Amino acid sequence: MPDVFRLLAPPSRRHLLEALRDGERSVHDLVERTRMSQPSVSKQLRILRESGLVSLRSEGRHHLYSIRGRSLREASEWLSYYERFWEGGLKRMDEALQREPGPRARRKP
Amino acid sequence: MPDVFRLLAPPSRRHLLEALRDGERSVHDLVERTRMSQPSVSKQLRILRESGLVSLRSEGRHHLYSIRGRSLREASEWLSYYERFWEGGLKRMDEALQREPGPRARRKP
DNA sequence: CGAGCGCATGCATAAATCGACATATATCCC
DNA sequence: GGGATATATGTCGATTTATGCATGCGCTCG
Repeated sequence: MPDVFRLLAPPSRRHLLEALRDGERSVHDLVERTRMSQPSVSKQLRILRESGLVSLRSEGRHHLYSIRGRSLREASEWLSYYERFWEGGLKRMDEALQREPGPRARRKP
Repeated sequence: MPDVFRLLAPPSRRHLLEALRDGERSVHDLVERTRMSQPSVSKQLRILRESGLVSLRSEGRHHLYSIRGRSLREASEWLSYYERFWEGGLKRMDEALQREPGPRARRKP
């Protein structure tokens, strides 16, 4: 239970995860995409990796990082308990409180 | 804008939001439920309120707080981009990755 | 096999907070 | 009014944490 929300708090780490949305990326790629310094990228990637949010695959001297959904899922599930607070206003809330809500698919903006 | 993830990072604030899941609560209630000190509760509630995560309704000397979903929704939407990384294991991932091409050699500007 | 590239790490600094404690403000009840 | 209850705020100390800069290390290719 290594607080996923704490890991996602700094924008720099979220930027890295955003840059990884469409697949594996090398550190060099991530530096260009995020405009962070290379040491910063490496350092944050290490934290993300040790927390299980990304995985690393080495190919020669290239380190390829990719997203690992498991931990992010925990955060998503935590938030799913609050969906009823933005879905359809307040009136149907009592009803929604009856059931035990599980993780649900969310819609994109 | 006001980094929702940063707001959710400290467990104390998440505990408060959890205690508010089933409706309006007074500060005193929240102190009992979370076993935090009263000043801490008030302070964190202020932060949550100024960030739009909870709303306040005063009734006499009682301050009743309740959840306001709007900002939480932002976080949930951000996470929704990563659903494909945990939905149905790894096999469906390749599919999701098809639309966006993988990492390729990049040139410096 | 040596130079250059890709990546990681160590250290120091600075900033952001979280919680504890004491205290201030406001409302209610007798 | 006065005391008790409910909540808010101010201050301080301690801890965590995020870069910036310099450097170390492994791999690859000419």
